[in-house]
Amino acid sequence: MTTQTTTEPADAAAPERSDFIRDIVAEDLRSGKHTTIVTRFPPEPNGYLHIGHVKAIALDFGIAQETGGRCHLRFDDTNPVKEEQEYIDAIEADIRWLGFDWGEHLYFASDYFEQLYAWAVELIRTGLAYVDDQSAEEIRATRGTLTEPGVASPWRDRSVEENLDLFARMRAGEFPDGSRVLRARIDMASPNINLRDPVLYRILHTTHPRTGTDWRIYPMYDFAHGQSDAIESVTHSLCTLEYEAHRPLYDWLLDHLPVPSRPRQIEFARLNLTHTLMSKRALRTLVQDGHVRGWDDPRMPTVAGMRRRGFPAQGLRDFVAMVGIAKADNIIEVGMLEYAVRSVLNRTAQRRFAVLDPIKVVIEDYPEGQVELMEVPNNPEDPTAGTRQVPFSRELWIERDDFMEEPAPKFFRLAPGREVRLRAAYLVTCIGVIKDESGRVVELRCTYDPATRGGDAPDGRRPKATLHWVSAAHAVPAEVRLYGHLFRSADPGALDDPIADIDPESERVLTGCQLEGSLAELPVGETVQFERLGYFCKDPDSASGAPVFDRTVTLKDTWAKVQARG
RNA sequence: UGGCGAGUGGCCUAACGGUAAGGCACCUGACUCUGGAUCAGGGGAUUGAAGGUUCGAAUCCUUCCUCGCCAGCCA
Repeated sequence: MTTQTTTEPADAAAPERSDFIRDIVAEDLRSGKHTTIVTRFPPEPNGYLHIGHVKAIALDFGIAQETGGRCHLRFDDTNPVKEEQEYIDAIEADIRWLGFDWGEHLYFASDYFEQLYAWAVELIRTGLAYVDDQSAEEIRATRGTLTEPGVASPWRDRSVEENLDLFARMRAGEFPDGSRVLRARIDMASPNINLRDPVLYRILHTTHPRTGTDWRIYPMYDFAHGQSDAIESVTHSLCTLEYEAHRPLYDWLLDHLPVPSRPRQIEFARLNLTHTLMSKRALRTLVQDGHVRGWDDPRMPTVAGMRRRGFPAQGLRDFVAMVGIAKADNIIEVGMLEYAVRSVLNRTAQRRFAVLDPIKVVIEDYPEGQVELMEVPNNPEDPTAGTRQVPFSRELWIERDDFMEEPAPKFFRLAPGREVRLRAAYLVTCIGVIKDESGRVVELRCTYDPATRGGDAPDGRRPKATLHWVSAAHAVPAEVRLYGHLFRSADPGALDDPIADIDPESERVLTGCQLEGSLAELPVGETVQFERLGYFCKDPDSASGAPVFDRTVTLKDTWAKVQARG
């Protein structure tokens, strides 16, 4: 996994655009319904966080921050067969990296198992829950359909005593998995299927990451979530749309249990991105079947993947803020994410020279063995970033793309007889082209104008193009991985076989790239701009002397657009 | 089909009965030692449809259409 660091805290006083949830919260504060707002982010530790979670995290923690309230991190660990400590650790690290802090408020639904059990007993006592001996198949078969009511279980009217006894024995581990469940006694004919005597507890003889073998029965999500919220005095329990149909059950349980507070569940639309799959199940498939390098593959929409790719936390936060919160299903163009990332990187990333597809240039009239140090700004957008010295010599690498033997109409770069500027160095003119037997250009011969040192011509000559370059003798060779969208289709989720839609070109590995020497010591995880090419982040696969860079995102490329238009 | 929810330019989102706003994308131009950045400007919406209420409707009412979610002992 990528190395983890903590970023600067999320902007406490960023001007927030409002949304329907913040409106509700503001009204609850205004009316005096609440004086302190408490939210919670409730991940299940069964996978890695993705950009969709970032939206929820920014909402939950953001509202707490804006209102001077608090946001709890609560792991929804009610299903030990799927959950692991590894995920708990990764999730905490991801949230910290994103710049959010839960302070002392780290909780686990499993912390409440004893209380939850007591409440289940309470429900049995009041005749609102019963132990059902039916099998899972029988329960499914008698639940009814969307249009037909369900059929009551033959065990629905057991005595309170018998229910109490059976439930205690379920807890004691007397019965095998699947042999019995505790069900709420609500309404088998409810038009809302979630209210047709939902299962509250199931028997699971599994070791839980936190409670070990203390429990043989585990509460279902529905029986844990609302009560956990109530225990923690959560005021606004924000979740995604698919829980809308569960809200009546959420409320029913709170109505029938002596809970200490009354939280309110509000649902919003989850985030979807074009050219991306977002479900944990889908992401797990990509990882397990080896379609990507892992959960932190730079093409993954996971926080870990985006971090490895070089997306700054600020960019992720900006992006979700830009997208907003609403109830309409949506699928956001990835371009918006890229815009947000590019926008912060433009302000913060240092510039460097790197030649990805090198072609040799020999400055014929430049003294052999001479080396000059050219002063280059580290970030034109930020003068405080200073400058660095870049060695210039007789033999250089430039980008193969930056030369055309027969220049196309709007091509401004190097061509035979044409003069261009080498960034922060000299104006050079191409006077010769050397080809191999196959006719491929292997070297360019140029002359330079000594009067233009630094890049300015005393006579005011202004070449139409400025090229980046790397001194051949000082270059460090590297591998560079170019990333694009994992899926060709804008909406791969709608496809029968999304895997077949994976773009084999979504990762292109370039070797033999030539980097400016200063890049050799760049720490892993750092993102810089390769001038004129894009932003690149040093990948953890780097070895000493053998750096690997991942392309975070390209620069806006109008020339590419012109070319594409023909 | 039962219940619930949602439909506003290509994509997001706002407008909370007062005459459709903003971002992304797109197109022009200016500027530029990154064909980057920046700046200026532009095109593009009869607000899913049809009725109705109102001086006035994206907002209220009716009907219809489309899409999403729900029939795990997952969350």
